[in-house]
Amino acid sequence: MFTDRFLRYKRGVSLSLEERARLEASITEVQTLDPRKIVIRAGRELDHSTLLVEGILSRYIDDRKGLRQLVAVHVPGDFVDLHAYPLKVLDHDVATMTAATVAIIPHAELDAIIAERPQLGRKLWFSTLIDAAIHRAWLFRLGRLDAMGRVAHFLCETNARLISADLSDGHRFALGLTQTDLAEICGLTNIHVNRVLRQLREEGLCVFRSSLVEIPDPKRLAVRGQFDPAYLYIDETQTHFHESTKAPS
Amino acid sequence: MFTDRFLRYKRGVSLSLEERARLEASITEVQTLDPRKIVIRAGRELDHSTLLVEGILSRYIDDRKGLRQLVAVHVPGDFVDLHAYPLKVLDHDVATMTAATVAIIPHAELDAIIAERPQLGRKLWFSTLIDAAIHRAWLFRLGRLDAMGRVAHFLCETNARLISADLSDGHRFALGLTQTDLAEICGLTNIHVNRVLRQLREEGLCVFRSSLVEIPDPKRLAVRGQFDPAYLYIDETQTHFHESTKAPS
DNA sequence: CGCAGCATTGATGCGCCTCAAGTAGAGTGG
DNA sequence: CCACTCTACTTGAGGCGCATCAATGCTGCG
Repeated sequence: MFTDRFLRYKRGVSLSLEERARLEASITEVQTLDPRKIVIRAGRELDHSTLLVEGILSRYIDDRKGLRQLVAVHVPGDFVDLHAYPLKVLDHDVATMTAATVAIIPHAELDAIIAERPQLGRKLWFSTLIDAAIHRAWLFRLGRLDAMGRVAHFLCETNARLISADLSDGHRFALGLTQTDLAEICGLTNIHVNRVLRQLREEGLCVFRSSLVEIPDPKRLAVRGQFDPAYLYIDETQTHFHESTKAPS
Repeated sequence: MFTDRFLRYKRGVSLSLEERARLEASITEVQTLDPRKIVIRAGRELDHSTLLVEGILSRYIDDRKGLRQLVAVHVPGDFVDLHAYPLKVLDHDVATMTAATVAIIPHAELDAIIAERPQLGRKLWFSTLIDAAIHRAWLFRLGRLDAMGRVAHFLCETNARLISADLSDGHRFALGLTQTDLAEICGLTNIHVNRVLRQLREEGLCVFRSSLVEIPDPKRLAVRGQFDPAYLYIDETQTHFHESTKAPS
């Protein structure tokens, strides 16, 4: 149950029932976390990793003045800091955005899993590389899109990921982020995000509220944000993903 | 010899002689590549990965109008597209920036290596996660730094990586990038990069020429670019790295 | 009720982009 | 040896997008 969403619908690597059971068995603890709390600090030695079961987590780097840049947003099913398993120490902080539930898996268990089941080990590796692919999409977003494109791109990505987690129907989903969060994701100020959201609303592209995001026409939003979901490695034969989010090429 | 620089000076994972020999043995081909050529196209199925021996390679995503955003720059010793091993297909293109020499390692060999030597497999995984950590630093750069900071940060990073490859003495290194390349890395126009470089020169922070980059005082440049090399996971006990590049905290 | 956090709006200014020339250096052919 | 060309670099003028500064409104909650 805790691992239901992990790697679900990912092309070629979704887990077998046995693999899921093996992972479940290695969970030593399930925690409920308050919103807006730091979960892991950069530079600390870690002996476990964290699977996100419910809620939204973020990874971020802050500058000298305390301004944050988010470098990742995690949704249920993500193995948030599996990076910490090979790396031992993280280069960034991890924090909750909403209230969240996480499952803890000790690195010693991962050692055992990899020794017993190399195929599953490969899938764990794969999952960290999806995170890297998402980092690259974010680089594109920050480097080449204007403010409206950045917000549109992020919302398309989040919609696509939440569809895979069965937390979006393709047109609407709950998210629980503030406008300031969006600003820290998109490299903007919260004030400008506010104006961008107004424009997206006026153009009928997207209605963003902290409680609920609505996307009447995902294809149009995808065009505005130059969003192409290939980097998410979703197996489209297993979802109805393509009907709702892909940009016409 | 081809693998001399791979993971060198990385904390806790540098390769043993046996491991290097095993990797060398799996190289099936060594290629010399012309500058400014596409090496790998996004979306193609791959059955091998590429170790960079000499020269500079880039990874990039381009937008609808053909403008590029570079998402990575690779220096000798980098396992450029090891990501393609678990992922099978890349989400971005890979191209040479300068003339380059690469060693090809088939994925079938990597399968064998991982089966025989799980420790070495772990190190390969680690190396892909360093790339991800660099992606995150680039996100910080694009999201939170101004133009001068971005260029400064990139040059600090490149200096640090080239020190590890013995291709920089800490104050000067050959790079072979144009101002337009810098622009595609930093999310700027080449015109503005030109003005930024002039200012860096006038302030005595850095002299950038395509042939040679000179950094009189790496610490000052690191301060300007808010550069902290922790994300490169360099073992400072094995290098003189800390003497030349670290920003005072 | 009153506070705290989030959202909204306006005014102003700067950083970087865009458009437009013009220069310098490296390689090529007559 | 010098025109020719191509690419990289340089400089200027003008404008736009987003940041910054400053209020004000809204909502939930102790």
